[in-house]
Amino acid sequence: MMSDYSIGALSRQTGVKVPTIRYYESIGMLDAPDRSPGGQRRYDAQHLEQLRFIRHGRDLGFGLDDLRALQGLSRQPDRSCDAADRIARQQLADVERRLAGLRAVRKELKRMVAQCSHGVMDECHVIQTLSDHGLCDGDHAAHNKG
Amino acid sequence: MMSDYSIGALSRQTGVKVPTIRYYESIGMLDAPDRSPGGQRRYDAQHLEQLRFIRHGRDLGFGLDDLRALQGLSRQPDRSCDAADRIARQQLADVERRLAGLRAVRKELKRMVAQCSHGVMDECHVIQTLSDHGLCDGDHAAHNKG
DNA sequence: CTAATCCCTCTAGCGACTGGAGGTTCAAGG
DNA sequence: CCTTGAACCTCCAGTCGCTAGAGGGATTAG
Repeated sequence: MMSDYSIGALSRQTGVKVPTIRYYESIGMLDAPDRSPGGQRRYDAQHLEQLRFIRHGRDLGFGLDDLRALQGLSRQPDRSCDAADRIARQQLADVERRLAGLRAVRKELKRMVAQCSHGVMDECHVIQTLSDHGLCDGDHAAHNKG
Repeated sequence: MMSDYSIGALSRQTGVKVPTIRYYESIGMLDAPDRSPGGQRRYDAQHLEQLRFIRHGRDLGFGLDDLRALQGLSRQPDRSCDAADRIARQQLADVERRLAGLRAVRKELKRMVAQCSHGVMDECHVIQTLSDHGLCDGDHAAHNKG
């Protein structure tokens, strides 16, 4: 290979932090590279591509397990892409769910801060709303990860 | 006020799981209750209120540190509510940021799945998009958390 | 050859829980 | 009163995806 990156160079190329790269290798997400005579990692263009794939997938919110599956699928070019498509659709559904949750949360938070009369804690709407769920719409449940 | 809940009853009342209630106590989020002669936790109406406050705050995405701060503030009824207001506004800003990120992610995921021709992996748009960030808008960074 | 910067492994920690093992207590039915 | 079984107890480990630090070795520019 002509290209030959240190871990730091790979990090700069991809925006993935050095310890994170080592972490990916440790959990088998990123192929282990050759080492220099002194034991330092030497990456090539394929590693760069692989890491960009992971980075992009993470940015889109895919879990590492999903990305591992997608990596595996992409190495079987003749297979139907249904499995990959399913993973992507699931991810989209997940994102839609989180968006809905966050919108409900935003609505509630907006009400909380809009009602603030900048007085004392005793009549604080922030606290009052938190103390009494009945004061709010109540549509904002389970917005996290579920 | 003579109310007297077991941890399971408290869990049912609030929707917070039993181990989570114990966890909250262990990190000082929830006051330690009295114990039965046999050593089991016996909660009262104040604990119920306290846990509902935490639960509602968590649903709105506040971190436990923020909720601890808000709890502390609510016990000083004469203080200005500025600090509480600031925490809520910060949380709102955070939610807006996450919404923006998730919307960008959704847009990209939609494109990925819309372009799927249900063929083979070799021409899979899901994989192609992940492999080449240049194929997408690229506005979707740092969206994560909630 | 030296100094600066990089890199190595290993371990532990984050937030906010969640689950299991292995043992004890409680409340209701007989 | 006794038995049963659900609920409870503590402690420990694991989840996810990193992130940080300690204490050293390697590489590279001048």
